[in-house]
Amino acid sequence: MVRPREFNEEQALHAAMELFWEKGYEATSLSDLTAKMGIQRPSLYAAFGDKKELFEAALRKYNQFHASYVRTRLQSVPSVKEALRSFFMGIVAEAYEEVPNRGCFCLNVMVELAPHDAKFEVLTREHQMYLAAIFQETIERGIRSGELGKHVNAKALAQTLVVSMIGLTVLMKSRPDRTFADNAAATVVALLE
Amino acid sequence: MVRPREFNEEQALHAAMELFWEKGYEATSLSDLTAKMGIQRPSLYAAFGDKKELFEAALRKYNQFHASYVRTRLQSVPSVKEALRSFFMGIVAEAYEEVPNRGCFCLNVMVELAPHDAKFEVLTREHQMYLAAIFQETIERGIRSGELGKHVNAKALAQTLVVSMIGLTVLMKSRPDRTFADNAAATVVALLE
DNA sequence: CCAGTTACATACCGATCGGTATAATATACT
DNA sequence: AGTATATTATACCGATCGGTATGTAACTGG
Repeated sequence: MVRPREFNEEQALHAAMELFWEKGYEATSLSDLTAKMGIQRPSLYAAFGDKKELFEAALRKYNQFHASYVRTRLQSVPSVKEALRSFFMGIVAEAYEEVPNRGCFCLNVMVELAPHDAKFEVLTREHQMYLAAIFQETIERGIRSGELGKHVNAKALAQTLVVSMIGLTVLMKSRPDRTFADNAAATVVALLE
Repeated sequence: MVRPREFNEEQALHAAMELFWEKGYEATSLSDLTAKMGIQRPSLYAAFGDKKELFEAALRKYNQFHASYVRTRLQSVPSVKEALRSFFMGIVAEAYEEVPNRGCFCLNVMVELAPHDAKFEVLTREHQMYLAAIFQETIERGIRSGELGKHVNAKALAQTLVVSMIGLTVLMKSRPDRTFADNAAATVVALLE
């Protein structure tokens, strides 16, 4: 005995995610959101709560998407070294292609909101830990296959790769010289040798 | 034949820098600024121009301060390895002490504004290049003193240190476990071996 | 001590912010 | 078909946004 929604919540949330990802929390207005989501303001509040709650839902959606994206990229290549090389080179290449360079939504949130909002501090930290676990899985796969030495500390190396990934992604926001970016990516990969 | 300023421009700009550093561009209002700077709104516009111009002046001031801070820290320790170790450990230690964790103002700007504003893209890129040059100087000093091998590629290593510094600084915004942060910092230093 | 110039404080501007009250509309169950 | 219920669209809310006009106070050169 109800009137059904005329919009797809999933699509609307996706649109909100893209907007927040590109512009950040403060710079995105409710008018921006309703326009891009294709819904009216009261519908947004009924479906997602206030701006912060919508933002949190968007970040959770991004983190899920991003984690599975990273896992897929690393698992789809048989060689662990080659998978990681392709992954880090991809960060550089995609940053040059994209305008504006959105980078990683989760990192953007770490910078804009995590220092002032405990909820986002936790949410972003958990995602980084999760990414570290994905890297660790991959490294352990390389150890098992003999591609990496048995003496490699998988956990420590994974954490280092997370730091390098963050550094590379954020560095790309300033669009450094291609040589700088390529060299930085190459040096990260060289950590595996 | 004029009335002199009642406020110190240097101090006022410093106050603005601290506010922008802590809260970012969008989240800092003119009311916040005039309150902390201790001046009235028309005085702010007369002395510094509009909000964006004031922000740019604040960033330039920060970059100067930050570059000389980094240079001093790296030069004040005779051992290059020890200087770099202390520097990266310091990033971790200071992040835990500071609440909220402001991180690096220039990195905050890279994330919030550089992708949408060419002026800040250039300004932040130049600072990263400058930091890379400082690291390179330090590494070359280590090579000359024999502390580092002659085969070391100073420029490439310096660029890698910049990426690691960025990654570590941004990671700290999510306040990761102490073990994660310490290990990440230690692995960066291990690059020198 | 007056004239000219600049900075000060207050008060205000239109625009936009996030959020909501209201009322018309569309559906499902009885 | 009628009624209860949820969604829609419009219009509106007070607050705050960045920015400025206005008039008064303070100083200096003549």
